[in-house]
Amino acid sequence: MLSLSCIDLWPKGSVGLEEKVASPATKDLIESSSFNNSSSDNLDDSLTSLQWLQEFSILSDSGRQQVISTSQHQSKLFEQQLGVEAPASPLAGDLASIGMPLTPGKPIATAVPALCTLPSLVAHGHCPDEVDYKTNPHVKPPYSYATLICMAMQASKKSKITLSCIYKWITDNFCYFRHADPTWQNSIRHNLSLNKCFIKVPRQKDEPGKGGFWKIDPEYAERLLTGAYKKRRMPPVQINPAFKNQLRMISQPVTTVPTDVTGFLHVDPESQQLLEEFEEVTGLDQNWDPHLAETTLSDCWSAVKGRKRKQPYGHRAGSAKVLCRSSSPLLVMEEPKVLGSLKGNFDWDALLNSALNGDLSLNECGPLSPIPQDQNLMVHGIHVNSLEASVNTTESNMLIETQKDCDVDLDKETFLATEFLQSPWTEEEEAVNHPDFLSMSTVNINQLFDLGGSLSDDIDSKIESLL
DNA sequence: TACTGTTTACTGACAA
DNA sequence: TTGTCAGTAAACAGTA
Repeated sequence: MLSLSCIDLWPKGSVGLEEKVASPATKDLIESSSFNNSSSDNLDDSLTSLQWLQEFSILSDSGRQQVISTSQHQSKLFEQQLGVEAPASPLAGDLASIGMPLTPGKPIATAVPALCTLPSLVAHGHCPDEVDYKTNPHVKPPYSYATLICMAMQASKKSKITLSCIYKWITDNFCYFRHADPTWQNSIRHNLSLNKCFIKVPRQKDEPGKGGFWKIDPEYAERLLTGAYKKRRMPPVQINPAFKNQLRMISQPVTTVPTDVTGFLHVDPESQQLLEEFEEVTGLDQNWDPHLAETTLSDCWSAVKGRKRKQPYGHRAGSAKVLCRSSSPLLVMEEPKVLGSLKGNFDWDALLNSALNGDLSLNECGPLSPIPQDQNLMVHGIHVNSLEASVNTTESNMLIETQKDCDVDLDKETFLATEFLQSPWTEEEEAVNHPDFLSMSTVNINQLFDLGGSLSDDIDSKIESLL
């Protein structure tokens, strides 16, 4: 319903999101909704923090029920923002591998202001709905290296993982790194060493191979999984400079969206208004839940911080990197699409379906595969339309009832979510498994759509009216 | 020799 | 303005 693509949402000119003014109705909605306080910021950080760990934790029963009534309609909105994607065959669609010239150089930081107006992503200059990180070699994924490492670890389903496996997972799932200067590997190692979230597990003497294993510190993992992360923006999207010209040449002919001479796409007023209201509904970066912030991911970093800034060199080799802001619309170019590839257009309905059926082990491409839009969802044995479910009063009431149990289930959920850390894995398993990130993960949509207990039917109806 | 791991030092973005 | 964080670069040592 509100499937707003990047292209659809391309703003007029370079108007910043901050300048948007919500309609009175949407402002009321914002003020009255706890949804605004927590989930939106959670989402906002989904690409920039380790919050994804929460999102991939295991759903508790109460969480599942909460999902039923609250997330159906929001999922359509949030799926646009999520940077969690289902990898497909790594090399499929790799432009660089099918003839496009590649010059693996150091990426130039390139912002794409107001690329699309989905708030968090725009603010960060990303639009994962249109940027297929698995096949697009031009755009650097908007994940921090720590996040990438965690993703690799999570995807492995093992408690520990080798450095080479981390490399492999990243290159398999993010085309950018397959062609980028290998210095990113240095950054990975740097992160592993410096970040206390990661623990080195020495290789046993009888274990062949080079180097040790790495795992997530359960202490920090638990914090992460119990709602801790800190808001932080990511640097602008980075594009391999050598691709820029090709991107421009490629993207312009294929786009069907009108652009002006500056390269910005035109947006019809309806889309613009819809988007603005959506932003207001979702909270957009505006609030930070202090309760969540109490135990933040920053705890992980605080122990390793403390270096004082030193005087600059004056001249530093390699520091000639040019940082430039780009207004290029290139990032919304059409790329060869691969089913289940790393894109933001995530099928949350299908995922919900899986969750509600008690199985979030997303193997066999089941819930991650596209489903027909008219396909009904099974919610506890009841067929429901994905959108109809969102406004089903009965379901909403069920949510409120079951939320009472959320706290009780929290510990169990945390335990389940961290349980994977306890099981070892071997190099043999590593060789056998070539895990897809999402296919090997579980998604805690309860966290994703953490609306709190104060979400009322009234809010539901307001949201519905906006949709 | 290449890889792995640690450490230092810096830059830039961002938030307080 | 200052501190924090993420990213980058590089030097260096240990190891297979």
